[in-house]
Amino acid sequence: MTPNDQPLSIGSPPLTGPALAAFFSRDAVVVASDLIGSRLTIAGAGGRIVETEAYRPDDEASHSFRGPTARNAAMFGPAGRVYIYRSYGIHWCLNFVCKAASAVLIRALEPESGIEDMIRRRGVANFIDLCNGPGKLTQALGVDISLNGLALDAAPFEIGMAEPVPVVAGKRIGITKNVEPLWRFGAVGSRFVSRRFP
DNA sequence: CGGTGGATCTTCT
DNA sequence: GAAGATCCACCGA
Repeated sequence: MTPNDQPLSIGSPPLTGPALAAFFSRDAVVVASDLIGSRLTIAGAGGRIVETEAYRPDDEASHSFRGPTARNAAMFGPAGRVYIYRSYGIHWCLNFVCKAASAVLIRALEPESGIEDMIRRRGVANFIDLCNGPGKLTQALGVDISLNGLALDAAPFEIGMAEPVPVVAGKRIGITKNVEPLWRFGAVGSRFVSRRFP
């Protein structure tokens, strides 16, 4: 296990209530960028968000593009809740719902707390591989469909806003439609992203 | 290190 | 019936 040589951003206030609603009731592209550097924990396990992607209703790659279904119902609900879905029959993916059937996919975290829980759930000892991908991240944090639709300002979630950090944008990963928009965002220079940015 | 193929199953056509 | 917002093992360089 490699040591974490990044300073912890302790002391960022939890984002709750009207402030949380205001933050997420915006375009997913803006929210996805603003989330970089913030802190997410679920039942005490989590860290700094270093990679996100935005998905919008006018976006052919988005689950909400063809309207509401049983699966994507949470995307059409209030902003500031989570949308969770099964990916490739195997993994869970975690999204934060934003304005008007848009959402932000949480793709990578820099682990900070609950490291032992993450290692146990992931079954790997390599620190860098704990949360550097959307499926790995949900496995490390114990996320499954039972959390779908829950609000982000109540247990087991905690969101903390951090000081702004430099952000880089790139093309989204793993999609085949609407591939051109630069709606993937990452913390500049982070070693904890799922893939390097060009 | 980069590319490739299999796993696995829900969702929508 | 096919595709999919992924991960991992394995191959070759």
